[in-house]
Amino acid sequence: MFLEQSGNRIGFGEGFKSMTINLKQLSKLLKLSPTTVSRALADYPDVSAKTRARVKQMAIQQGYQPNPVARRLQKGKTETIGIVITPVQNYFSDTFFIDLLSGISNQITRAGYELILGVASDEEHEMQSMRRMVEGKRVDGMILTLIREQDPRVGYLLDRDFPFVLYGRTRETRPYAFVDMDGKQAFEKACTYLAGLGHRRIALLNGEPGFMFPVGCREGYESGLFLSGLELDPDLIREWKHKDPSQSSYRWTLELFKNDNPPTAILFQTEAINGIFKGLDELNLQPGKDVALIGYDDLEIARIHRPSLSVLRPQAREAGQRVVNILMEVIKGEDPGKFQEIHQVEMVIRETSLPPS
Amino acid sequence: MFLEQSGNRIGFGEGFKSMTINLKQLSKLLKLSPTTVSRALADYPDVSAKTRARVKQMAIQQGYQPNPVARRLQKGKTETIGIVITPVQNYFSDTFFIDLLSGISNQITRAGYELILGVASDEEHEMQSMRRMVEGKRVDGMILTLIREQDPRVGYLLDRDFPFVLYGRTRETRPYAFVDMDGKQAFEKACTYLAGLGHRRIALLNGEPGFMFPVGCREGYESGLFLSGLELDPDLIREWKHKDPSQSSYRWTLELFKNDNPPTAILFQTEAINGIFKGLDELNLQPGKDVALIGYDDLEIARIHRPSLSVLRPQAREAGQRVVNILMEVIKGEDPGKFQEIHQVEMVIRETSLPPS
DNA sequence: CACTTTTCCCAAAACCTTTTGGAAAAAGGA
DNA sequence: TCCTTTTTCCAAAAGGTTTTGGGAAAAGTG
Repeated sequence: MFLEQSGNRIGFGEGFKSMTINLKQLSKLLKLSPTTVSRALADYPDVSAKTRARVKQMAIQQGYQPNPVARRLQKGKTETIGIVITPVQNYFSDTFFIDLLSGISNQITRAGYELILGVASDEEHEMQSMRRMVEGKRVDGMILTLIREQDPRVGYLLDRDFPFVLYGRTRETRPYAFVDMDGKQAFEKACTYLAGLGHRRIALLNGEPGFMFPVGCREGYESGLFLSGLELDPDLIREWKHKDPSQSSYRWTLELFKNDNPPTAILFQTEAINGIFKGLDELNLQPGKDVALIGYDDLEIARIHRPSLSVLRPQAREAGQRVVNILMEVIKGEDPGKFQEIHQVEMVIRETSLPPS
Repeated sequence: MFLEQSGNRIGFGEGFKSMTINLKQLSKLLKLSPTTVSRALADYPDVSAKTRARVKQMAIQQGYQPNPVARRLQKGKTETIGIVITPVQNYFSDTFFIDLLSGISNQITRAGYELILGVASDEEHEMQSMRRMVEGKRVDGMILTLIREQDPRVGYLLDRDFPFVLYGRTRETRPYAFVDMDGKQAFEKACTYLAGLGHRRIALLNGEPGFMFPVGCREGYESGLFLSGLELDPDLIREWKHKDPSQSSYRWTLELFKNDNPPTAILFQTEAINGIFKGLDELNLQPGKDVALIGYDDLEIARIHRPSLSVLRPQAREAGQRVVNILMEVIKGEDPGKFQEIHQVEMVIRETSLPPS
């Protein structure tokens, strides 16, 4: 082994396709062993302050960055976390989901990790994509969103003791880590607020109860009615049923007001706003004036519409950051059961939450 | 070296946290060398059909999957491609972008690659996120979207000869690979169609010309007018100006009809639909009847609205798949200049494109 | 049978890092 | 001065795969 195996060209750098330097080359420039260089860069105490400084300076000057693949192999970690998204009805609308993703992505980058993304068209591909990541040893942890009441993904991951964090909750007795928005508290708050204004007939347009979130919304709604001494009228509730294309917030709105005793206020997810406005318009009802409205999610349209929409505003970006921080702890071996966070949702009063006329 | 270094437990599998087997363990089970097992699985011709079959069967039975990290290190490839998304105004609305991403993701998975995602809040972080991927040797190629007329990312990647494909186009003389929608042809087609119906005053509500796409839209619009023998009236054109929050499709719509000679038709990007409908409503103009409308992008709202909106429909998913296939070729070393695709956009006539009344 | 091909398999190297387990040199203590 | 401790560095191993460059056995050829 008398020959240089690679990289004995010192004056490289111009004209090369890849102007990256590796550890061996860097150590040669410094006339040190790769060991020492590696340890200097990692701030080990067994390398003198002088050489550490010298190494670091040269590393910066040469633009050295450790090859992440080699590093991962040695460390036995992928330094990658996975997420699978599913283009469910309006889930991606406007800023909500992208805010969540943004919080996740930034925090992951800060930790020096990568985020790998799978896009699945349905529940089956969702599972398949996740299995590929987990069983293919492609990620150290998973983030799950759009959680269902019975969610097979959670059982799967718990069974093999694989680190994960939910954005949301599910029905599962074993302990697991999650960050969830307090939809119950939010809808309860909105409901009691409206009742406090004098509304007695408050309707709820809700998402599909197969998902966990709408379940909380309904609980909050019912609890809000109860706390305000109002009775629950099933005629005032609409919940999305699995894949029934005839449903729409527009149609629901028209239906609600065929009622002998129509609502004076409506709670809903902001994504339904267009249909509701259209329905009210057709009925010659003025949003805000004739019917109070509060939506969940502070989408752009809520702010720019006239009248502007009062909303419940979840802090998606912050939640995304928490999800990542928690996942890092779980990967380190912390007990997932310790990390169960329910974030409060603030209410933003705008123009559509007036007392009944 | 007489001691087994690892994995000499044959009957493992129950109760282990990680029930994954590696190449050495698998080869031991088969009483073959790791070399032969690896080559058998990769269908090299220098392993007999019989042992190949035996190896493959055992691999499946044991659920063996090569460790992707080790494989990447040896192959000198990351088998990963990167994309950085920026939550620009409504870019993520509804299905368009998610369709593109879905096409990209599926095709990447099919190739056995990963998609790593960065979310950047602005142009600067966009560049920063990309540099991390490229200079950190984290990806083999990049996909770029939301292309600007002058786009520093393209120059950066070309300078270091790094594989990439644009979804869109930019002003750049050096050859590069792209897949773009023919916005020009689309708007020209829509414009001549409306003119053919008898419309003489056709307005254009356009995006920010700093991005490349709206430039093509305007070209198509002007060309369509010209082909139809109509004159261009600057009063009928509105283009988004960088970060002016007072602009909105709603306001633009009201403005257009203050004109002495108002339009009888409007071309726009479908995301602007709400503002336009609201504006028309306020002016007591019926969409479709009093003003013809054609939007770009077949968002859900276009289909479900009454009257339903005629649209130009780009095939985002197919485009995403093409982008990936092309990128794979470029990574293999093919000349990027060979891959410049402009996809036609179909027009879907619904209820808002009637002749002028 | 002797020789050449073909078939089938494998040991060792390589990919690039980090960690382990010293070892040499310097400093401190008597 | 001699011994112990501390400081500073490094060779080698390990991580799991694929590729290189044979080599031995079997088959084919004359």
